[in-house]
Amino acid sequence: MLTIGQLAAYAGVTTRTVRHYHSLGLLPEPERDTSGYRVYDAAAVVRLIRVRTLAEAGIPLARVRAMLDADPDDFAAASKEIDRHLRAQIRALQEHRRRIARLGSGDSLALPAEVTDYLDRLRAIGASETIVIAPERDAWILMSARWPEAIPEMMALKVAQLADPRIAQLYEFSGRLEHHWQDENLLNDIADLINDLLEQAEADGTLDRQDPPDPAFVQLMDSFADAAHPAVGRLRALVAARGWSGWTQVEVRRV
Amino acid sequence: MLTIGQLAAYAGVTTRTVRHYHSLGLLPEPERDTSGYRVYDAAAVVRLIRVRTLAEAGIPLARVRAMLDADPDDFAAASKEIDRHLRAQIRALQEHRRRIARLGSGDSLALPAEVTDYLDRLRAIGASETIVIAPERDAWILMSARWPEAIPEMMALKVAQLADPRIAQLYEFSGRLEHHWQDENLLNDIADLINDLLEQAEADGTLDRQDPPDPAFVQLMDSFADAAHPAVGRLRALVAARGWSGWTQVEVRRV
DNA sequence: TTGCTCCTCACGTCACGTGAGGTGGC
DNA sequence: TTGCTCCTCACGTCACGTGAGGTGGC
Repeated sequence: MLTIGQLAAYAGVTTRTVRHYHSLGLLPEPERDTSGYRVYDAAAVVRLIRVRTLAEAGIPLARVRAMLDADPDDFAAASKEIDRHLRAQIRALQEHRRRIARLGSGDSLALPAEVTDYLDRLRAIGASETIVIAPERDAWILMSARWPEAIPEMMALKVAQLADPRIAQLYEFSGRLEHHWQDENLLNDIADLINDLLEQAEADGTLDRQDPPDPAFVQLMDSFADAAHPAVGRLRALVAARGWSGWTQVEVRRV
Repeated sequence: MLTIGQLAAYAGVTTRTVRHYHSLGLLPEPERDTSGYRVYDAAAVVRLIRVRTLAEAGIPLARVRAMLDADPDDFAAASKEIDRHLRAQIRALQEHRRRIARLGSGDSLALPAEVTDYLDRLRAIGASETIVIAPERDAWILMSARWPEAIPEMMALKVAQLADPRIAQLYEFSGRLEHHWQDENLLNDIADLINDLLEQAEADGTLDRQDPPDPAFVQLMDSFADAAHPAVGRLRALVAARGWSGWTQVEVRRV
């Protein structure tokens, strides 16, 4: 015959846990000795170990209760589901190991020098702070956090693109747009320019060979763009009228 | 710029979780728009993902906070420890898969027929209900729960042992002992008999080739025996005086 | 107008932890 | 007598969940 402390120690739990299980009805209250101490037998040990095995597998105690009272068929079905759950948990933990490994220090919240250089170049060309710089900045913060090793190459590409006079023109337009976004002529000029650039990209085949499109990420970028300035909404509509869908991730024109 | 709902959705959490992290200071409170809505930028997304990555790895939020403010060296040290923790968790879950798989139905709380038969034989010989039957029963309940497949063979062995007249004698003594446990002559006769049996077992070499001794299990069995009847304590002392240590698991005599 | 998201309390939940104050055997 | 385990409340904790009652843009 065992005391609550011996029982708990053998099962690797605290006495509080045992009493908690009594109060939930997971473990029957045993007899008491003359001092009012609970006195346990081997059946209590077995029962407690069964409860613990299920509870440590992450099963809520309310379900543990139901499982212990279940017939063998129901128990087997529940076991299978729990095993699936355990496997999923193991996979999740393995994924967390990878993610934590590449979490690095707190520095990834700061932008790499390549990006701040690029943003400064945009400013120099006359790009709009609200329409272009702010959303670009947000995009590169996320990029740098996830794919830091890809940043130098991507930035080199972006800087090279600025040599194209039409790209430079586009960014310069954005600066004017910031304060004259009701100007229909300006909006249409910009939409036409974007249309030209997209057509060329389509002809070059550079439109499809883009990075793997993570839909959640693309949606996030679109949100940043839309919220930046009301002009963005107008431009998106005009570009869409020219047959293109999407924004951050423009899709091949429907014919 | 994002609302709290968009931020939460991208990170795979609820809005309540984001507000909770604000209240704990894990995530800085962002600006508000004219309606009082929180407005987030990409840095908030990155920060939230970092918090979640650590929290989902099982790190208490108080430690997450400390880690995010830590310098790279401290962060790296903490990461290592967390990785150890994650590996341990994964191993534990794999162990739980095995344990749940062999948990079977609720039947393992019932004793196999072989055991109840054996206990009935002990009763027929005149074994004491309190000194022998009760602790034996407890022992076999635990055995059956853990190694059910080994029970038939073990029981066959036990039943065969009863054919030995000195074993039968021992159990019969236990019946008399229950009510005459102050009888020093009886106690000494029983201790002598146990001594003889142990000596023979030692000579046969059957004393060492016992089951793998799980110390916690042995301790548990000793507890059951001690609590069964005050005579057990007396007997243990007399057997110890004859040079043997242990009870459930008797150790080879010290010379 | 209706539906949806947002806001701030504030109590609820889950699985125990942690004293608070007291009793009983060595 | 001291130390240890046991007893029963009962409040605390951790990480949110869940209404309660109200506001704001399409």
